Amino acid sequence: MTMPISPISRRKTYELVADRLVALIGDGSLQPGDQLPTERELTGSFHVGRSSVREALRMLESQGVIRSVNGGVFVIADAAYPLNSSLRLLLTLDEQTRLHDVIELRSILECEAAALAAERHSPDHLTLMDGAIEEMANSLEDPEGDVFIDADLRFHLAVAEATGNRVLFHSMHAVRDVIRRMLMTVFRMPGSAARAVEEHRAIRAAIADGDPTRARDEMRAHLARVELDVQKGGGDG
Amino acid sequence: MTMPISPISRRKTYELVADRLVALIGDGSLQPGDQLPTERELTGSFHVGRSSVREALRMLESQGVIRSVNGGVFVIADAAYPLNSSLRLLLTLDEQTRLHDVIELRSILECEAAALAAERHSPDHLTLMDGAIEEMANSLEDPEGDVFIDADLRFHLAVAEATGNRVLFHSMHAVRDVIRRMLMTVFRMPGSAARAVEEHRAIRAAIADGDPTRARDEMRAHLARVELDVQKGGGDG
DNA sequence: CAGGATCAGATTGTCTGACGATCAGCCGTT
DNA sequence: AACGGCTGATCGTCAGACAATCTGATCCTG
Repeated sequence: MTMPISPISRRKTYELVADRLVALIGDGSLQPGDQLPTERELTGSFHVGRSSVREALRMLESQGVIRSVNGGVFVIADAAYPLNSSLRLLLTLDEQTRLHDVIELRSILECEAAALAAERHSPDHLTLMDGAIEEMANSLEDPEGDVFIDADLRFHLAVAEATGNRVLFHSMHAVRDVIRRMLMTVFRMPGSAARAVEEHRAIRAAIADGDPTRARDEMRAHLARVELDVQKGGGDG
Repeated sequence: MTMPISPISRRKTYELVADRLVALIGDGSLQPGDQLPTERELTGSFHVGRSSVREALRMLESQGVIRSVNGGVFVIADAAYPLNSSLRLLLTLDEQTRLHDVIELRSILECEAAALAAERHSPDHLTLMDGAIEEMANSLEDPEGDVFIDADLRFHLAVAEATGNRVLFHSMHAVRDVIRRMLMTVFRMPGSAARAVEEHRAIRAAIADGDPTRARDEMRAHLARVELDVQKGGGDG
């Protein structure tokens, strides 16, 4: 008895404005890095009130599509990582979700990414990985872990990029973003960072050899060891 | 020369309001399904203007935390799936991202979920899967595919739930949401739905036997077959 | 008494005007 | 040339107003 009557949805003005802006970005009219028209210009262009424009901008801002720099500029975010904030929000809201779940998801994603990378990588990707490993090795003595952590991130993102799968890439980025603090504690553990460099070399070698199974296993071993160190080092509960 | 001076960030009022509301949800003061205070009540409670309250609500709304039903009610969403809209947005914005990427990610997530489910499932989860399979079998004749698709979704979510990993669960939910339309085309292919029922039974059996490898393989075979049917059936490019 | 129409109140959706704070760029002074 | 201050533009925020819509109660009619 389902009647072919679709529900009437009263689209609100700020939703329409947000859709229009997203469409402008989607078709390339607004490039990443561009500055948006001012609120008042948008008000005039769309023939809506400033409230509606502002509420639309808040939606886009909270989704990571745009960034609102104080003072007077609206800039489209350098890259669209809408998943990051969502994942963080999920951890805040869903009490049942534990950080360990994120780590497990990370392991799943990265292991399979390594396997796919072994099959699909190009020489450029290997170069990226080598550069990242080099920088990790060079920053072992740095008291601040930031350089090391960034290089580590760069390596794993290079693996993700080698898969050619953008969603996988963005997902890994989001997961990484959430557990970044945790990785810092690992860096401080004596010897842990040095071992990570060796493990990365092994992963890189397996990918370069085009051996998916070995790449997956090396990645799994690496992540398992890191997680063990986190537990020993007293990561958060 | 890095001085230990952290940058001063001027938190905007609407962000503060949004944070407070999220905190209220996080600590249980606001339960899912509850109705929020009216905008004017929030205005009075927080001593801020209505604009700030509204912009905060727009942020939460666009993240899927609350839902704004027209007329006069604000309700906290039944469940927090902030990942769904983000994933959809990613497809709209990042031109390089293709639907195939999402399908590949789905395959990764579901195969590993099946393996984990084989190790961690409880009898209740098997019951859920059985119910879903039953309903799929019963709705094979239904011209509309909705009932079948919903039951299919229920099966896969039961697998995800059996892993005990909430992030995995939410991620699978988000991915499913994006490719739902695609699954519809598969349902219309003659014989495809019936085969899906059989494949689900095989997956369920492997999980019940506690055999991770077999569960993973059965899931992989199922998804590969579905994707093949999608291509034959002329899914979108 | 049942059922529908009608009205009042509340709430959101939207626009407008206003004011302070902040930032970028220009200009004058030293 | 370097520094400090001025000016205009823009955002952040608030207050007020009005239309549209929903909820619930009341009233009318059969």
